[in-house]
Amino acid sequence: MSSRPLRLATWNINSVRLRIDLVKRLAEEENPDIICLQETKTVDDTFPLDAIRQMGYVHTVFSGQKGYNGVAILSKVPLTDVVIERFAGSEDKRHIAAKLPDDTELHNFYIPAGGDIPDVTLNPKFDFKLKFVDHMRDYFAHKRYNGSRAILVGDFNIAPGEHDVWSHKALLKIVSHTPIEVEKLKAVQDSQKWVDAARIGVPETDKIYSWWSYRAADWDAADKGRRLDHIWLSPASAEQFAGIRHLRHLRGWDQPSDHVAVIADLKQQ
DNA sequence: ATGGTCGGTGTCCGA
Repeated sequence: MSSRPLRLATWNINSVRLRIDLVKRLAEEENPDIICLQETKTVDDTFPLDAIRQMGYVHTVFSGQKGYNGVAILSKVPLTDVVIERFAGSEDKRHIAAKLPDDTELHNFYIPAGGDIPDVTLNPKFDFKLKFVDHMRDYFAHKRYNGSRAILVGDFNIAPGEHDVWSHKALLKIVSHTPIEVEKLKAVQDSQKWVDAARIGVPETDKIYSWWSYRAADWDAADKGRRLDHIWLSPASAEQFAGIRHLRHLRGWDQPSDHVAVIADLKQQ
């Protein structure tokens, strides 16, 4: 008995109200079973739930705040055991988790961007980012997934690999690619032996991006991208892996997000 | 080459 794979998307939408039609377009073109959004930028009272339900995502959960941050899980399959955790002593809405029908634990994160200066003494936002990632490490270190299924997705605001950025050398002192951030994200990954789905069967030397700045005159020609958006799988979930795509063409849509969606397919028994 | 452009809200802040 086989069924079609579960299709999971993650996308920093940069205002779900402004770009609800882009969410609809992604739903129509790719038909993900689950869409994890970050930077929804709205309080829960004005979350566009009706429009999302009309797309078929009737099991949607969300956690937002006014103007900043905000995360949501749009799902066509039932969600249970919803958890909204605070990290690094902040009230920011940057995390939401739920269980899928096969007991997979799905976590959706929006890690702080961290400001411009990579120095914790000069830049409180960078300090907060590092503390947030440390807290994630501790949070997952206490869990005992062992052989069970779990997925960790979101906008991590960190491009860990040398070829997750357009120039490793040029970005070493740019927040999102500094060694301290990469080291701390690696500690999160090691906490549960998370598998980076984007690199399954893909050489580390292949360039992969999910974000291009709004500030480039021609983002496509300059192609100065970074891989900030990630899908990580517990070893048991990694056994289900059936493919991943970074939807570069979404960056060329009208009024785009600066991030594109990342989509993974997972085999279901 | 140290700017540039977005979104939400506001007369700037965060990305």
